[in-house]
Amino acid sequence: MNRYSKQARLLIAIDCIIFGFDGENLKLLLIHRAFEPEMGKWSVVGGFLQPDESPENAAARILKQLTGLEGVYMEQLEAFGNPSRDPIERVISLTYFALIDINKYTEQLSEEYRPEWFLLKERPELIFDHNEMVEAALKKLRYKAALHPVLFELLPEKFTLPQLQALYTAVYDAQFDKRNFSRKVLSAELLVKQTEKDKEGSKKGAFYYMLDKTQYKDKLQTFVNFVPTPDNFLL
Amino acid sequence: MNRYSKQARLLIAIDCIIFGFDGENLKLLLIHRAFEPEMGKWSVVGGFLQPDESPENAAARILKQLTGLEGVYMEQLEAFGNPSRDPIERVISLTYFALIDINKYTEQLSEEYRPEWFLLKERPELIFDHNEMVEAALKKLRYKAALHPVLFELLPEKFTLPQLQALYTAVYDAQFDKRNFSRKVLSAELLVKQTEKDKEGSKKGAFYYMLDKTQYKDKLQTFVNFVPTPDNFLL
DNA sequence: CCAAAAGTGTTAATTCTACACCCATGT
DNA sequence: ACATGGGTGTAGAATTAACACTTTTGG
Repeated sequence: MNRYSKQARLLIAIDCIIFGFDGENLKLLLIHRAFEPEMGKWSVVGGFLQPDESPENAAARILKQLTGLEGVYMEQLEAFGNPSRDPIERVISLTYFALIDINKYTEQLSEEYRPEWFLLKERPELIFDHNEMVEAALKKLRYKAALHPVLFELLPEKFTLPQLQALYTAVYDAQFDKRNFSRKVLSAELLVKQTEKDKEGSKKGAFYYMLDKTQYKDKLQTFVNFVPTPDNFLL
Repeated sequence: MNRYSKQARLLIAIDCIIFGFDGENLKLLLIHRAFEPEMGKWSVVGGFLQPDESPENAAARILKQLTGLEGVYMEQLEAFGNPSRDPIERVISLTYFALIDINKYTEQLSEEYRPEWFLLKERPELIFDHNEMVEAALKKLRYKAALHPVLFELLPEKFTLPQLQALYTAVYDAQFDKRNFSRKVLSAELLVKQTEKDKEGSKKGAFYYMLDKTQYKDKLQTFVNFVPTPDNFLL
C-alpha cells in the first residue's frame, strides 16, 4: 500500500503578510507578482509548498528569499481555501504573518519582485483574496498584541519608551496616556533601561531600553495589559 | 494557461476535534480509523478535502456525516503539515474544533467508525499526530473561552448556573467561587432567567437560563471575564 | 531664553477577591 | 427534621483611569 488512491491532490501556497514599523506608521511589504495570472499586480509574498518541507520552513524560506532575514517572528494565521480563490487552478493557501525590524531590511535588489513598503492604510488593491489575508493578519496582530508582548519584534534592539508608545498608537489607532503607558510597560519587568539616550527624537533625549531576553521568552506567554479595554479591538 | 506546472500537489485532510460535556467532564468524540494504515486504531474524525468544497464546508460535512448535526460551532485551528506525519503519503491536515451539545448526539449507528465518547483525561493514544491536535484544540478552547462566551455551545438550550459553573470547572480544571461566578456571568447580560427550574440536580431545584440570542452574536466578540487570572491557562 | 519632547505622582473610581449564611424541598 | 444543593451581600484590596507640572537641552 503506497498511496491513498482516488483522492484529489491540490497545490499548497504559503503566503506571508509582513509587517514593519517606520517609527510612525505600520507598514506592509508587498511584491509584484512574478507570473501569470495577474503578473505585475501587487501581492503578498508567497510561494508553493515543496514536497519535502514543512509549512513553517516554507514560510521561513520565502521570507528569507525576499528579505534576507532569518529567525524572524512568525505566526500561522489561517488556511484560505475557497475553491475559486485562484482562477487558474485550485490552491490552498496557508498564511503566516511576520513581524520584522524594518531597519534590518536592507533593500533587496529583487528585480523579480520589486518589493515595496506601503503604509498599511494606503496599501494598493491586492490580487485574489490577499486583501482579506491582510485584514485577517491585522486583526490577529491587534488581538495578539493586546494580550502578549509581541510588538517588540517590530522595533530595533534598543528603543525608547516614546517609540514604543508610537508603535502601540499606530497598531491600535488610538491614543495612550504617556504616564499610564510607561508605568504599565515597566511594571511587566520585561525592559532593561540602558544608560545611553536616543537624541534623534528630541533635545532632551530619551533613554534606550532593551528587552530582558531571559524574561522575554517566558513572558511571551503572559498576558500583558498595555492596551486598555481590548474590547474595541476585536471587531 | 491552465495550470501551475511543475509544482507538487498534495492531499489535504480535514480533521475535527469534537468536544462535548457530560455535566461533569469534558469529553472527546473519537472514531476507529476505517482504512489502512492504522486501521482500527483511535483517531480524530476526518476526511479528505474534495476538489470543489471549501475547508469549512468539508469540516461541516464530515461532522454531519458522523453526528448528524448541522449548524455546529466550529473554529479553524491550525494546519499540520509535517512532511512525515502520515507514513503512506504526505498529507496536509487542516484542523477544526467543534463544540456540540452532547445530548443532541443521538448514537449514530456508524458501523464503519464505531465512534465513542472519551473523557478527555482518559483518552486513548491516537494515530499519527492526532494527540498533538487534541492538545492544541484544548489549549485553544481554554484560551478562547477565557475571553469569549463560547462554552455555552456545549450546553443544552436551557441550562442552570450550577451546570455552567461545572462546565468552567471542567474546562479549566479549577475551582470557581459560586458567588463571584454567578455575579460575573449575569453581569454580562447574556442570559435570560427562565421561570422553570431544573429539579434533577437538587431538591430545591435551580433556575434555568437561556442565552439571549440577540445579545449573543454581538457579544461573542466581546471579552468576558468569567475566568480569573487567565495567565494560568496559556501554557 | 524658549520651544519641544521626556519624565514623573496622586487621587478617585472601579473591579476583584475572599468569605458565610439562609432557603427550599424531597426523603 | 434533616440533608442537600441553590441562592445571595459585603468589606477590604488591588487595579485602573484621569489628570498637569517640571526637566533637559539644542537652537
